[in-house]
Formats: sequence, structure tokens, C-alpha cells
Amino acid sequence: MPELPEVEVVRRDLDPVVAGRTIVAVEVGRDRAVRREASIGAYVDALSGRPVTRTDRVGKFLVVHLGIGDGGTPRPDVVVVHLGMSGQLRTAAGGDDPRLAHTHVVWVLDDGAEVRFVDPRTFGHTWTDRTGADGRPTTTAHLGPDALAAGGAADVVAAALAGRRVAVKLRLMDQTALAGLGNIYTDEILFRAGVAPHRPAGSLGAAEVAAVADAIHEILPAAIAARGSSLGDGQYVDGAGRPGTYQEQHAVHAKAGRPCPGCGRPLARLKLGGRSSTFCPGCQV
DNA sequence: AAGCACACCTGCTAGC
DNA sequence: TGCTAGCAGGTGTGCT
Repeated sequence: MPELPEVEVVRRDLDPVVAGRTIVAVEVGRDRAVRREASIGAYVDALSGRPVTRTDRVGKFLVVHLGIGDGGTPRPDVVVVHLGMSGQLRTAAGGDDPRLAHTHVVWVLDDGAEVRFVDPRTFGHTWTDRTGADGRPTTTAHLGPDALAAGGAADVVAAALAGRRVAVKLRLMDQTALAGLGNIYTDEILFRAGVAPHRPAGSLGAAEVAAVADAIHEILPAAIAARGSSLGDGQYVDGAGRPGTYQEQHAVHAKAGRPCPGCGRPLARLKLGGRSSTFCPGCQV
């Protein structure tokens, strides 16, 4: 489900609900949703009574910064959420709203509002962590530069692609190279850049690298402005449960067989790394 | 050591 | 109508 734009929309919805509030209770309905912890109880204890200072995002990882709270012994200073394929982080003004099926974790705030982690496919999860010297949680240290923060800087994209024989689309989806891009947005970025997804990453010339960087710079903010992409199965919704609209602007993703918006020829489908890719064999070389 | 296959889950759709 | 196979936005692992 969610790639960088969707996670950013969820973060922006979440921030005003949680910033300045205190987590007074935590409920875990499905243990699998909490990972990388010594125990479920450790997660609950680490969050309970903690004020929320601000929210952040690294690639597709959502980061909630925690203040000291009661206690005093050193404790994790962030809670991280990854939405996986089907995760949603939804806010409810009070506990009276009925909970959706697959609501696995609930944070109850001191004003009665709730933050609910809903995830049918259970690939998403949440955990507590500490931030390192770079301000990122230690469990996100392996990630490359954030694709939005990098702003489509050509030198960052060039460094991610240089010398790699793997398909450029797979390299762009490699979170250790550049963090935040997934199957939807790499399809759209490569179409915009006019680069075929199966080209070896290192084979792109400087003008093509610049075109990819420009496409990242244009597409990610546009997708955030449109509140993300919600595909046919309707999994992605924002913090209030509303779908995004950027799918209306998709040029190629999941449109195999339909006419290319550039040249009118049918869009082709290709398997790369076990994922399906859509591209225009005429416009993308 | 880069690159690949596969495992982890549930739910929906297309096809028989 | 009901069953089954295939597919879906992602990440981490372990093998070659």
C-alpha cells in the first residue's frame, strides 16, 4: 500500500492529533503487529505515560518522537510505525467510534482521542527505538537518503544508480539506495523520465539521471498534494479514512494494455523482481 | 557482495 | 453458485 507520499499524508494527519498530547494507555490486540521488542509488555510500558513531541518520517517509516514523561530511567525516545502493504493509521476523536476489523494496536491519548493501527495483511508493524546521532531511529539507519528530502537532487540519484547492473526500477525501489519509492511511484517516475524500467541502473547517462531526478522532484510533491494514491482494492486511506486522488493522475501504473498517454500505443507489462511493472515501450527507452 | 528467490499474511478478482 | 489460483502498495532473510 503506502509509499512515501501516502506515509507523509498520514503523518500530516496524525501530527496535529498527537503533538503535545500524552499517551495514557496502549492496547495490543494482535502480538504480530508489535515486533523488535523484548515483549509486548515492554512496548506498552515504553509508551504509556509518554508525551508526544512531534512526528517525522524517514522513507516509508513513520516516526513519533516521545518526551521524557514519568519514570526517569533511560527509555526509547521514539515509536516507529511501518504500514507494510495494507496498514492504516487512523485517528478517532473518542473511543466510542466503533473499531474496524484488524485493529491491532491502539494508543489512547489524554484527551480521549485514539490512534489506531489497522492492518489486514499484517505486514506492517510498530516498535520503539532510540534515535542516533543523525536524528534517525537506529532501526532506519540502513536506509538511503529520503527521496522527498533529497528533493530529486541529481547527484543523490546519480550516486544511487552508479555502477549497478540491477534494473533501474529495482534500484529505485531499494530502500538502502533511496528511501521512500515503491512500485507505484517508480512506474510513474520512469515513465515521466522516459527511461525503460529494465535498463541496468548504471547504464543511464547524465541526462537520463537528471530526468529521473526531475521526475522524483515533480511527482512526489504532486502525489502528496493529491493526498496519495488509492488503487482499486481501496486499501490506502488517510488518517481520517479518506482515499487519496493521485491515482487519477497516474500515467502508467497498473494500466497495462491501455493506450500510452504520450504516444497512444498500448502500455506493456513486465515482471521485475517478482513485481509487475507497467511502461511504454515506445516512450521509455 | 550484488543480486535473486522466497517467506511473511489476508482479501479480492478472474476464470473455470 | 462455488471453488481455486493468482495477484496486491513492502521488507527482511538467506542463498548463490
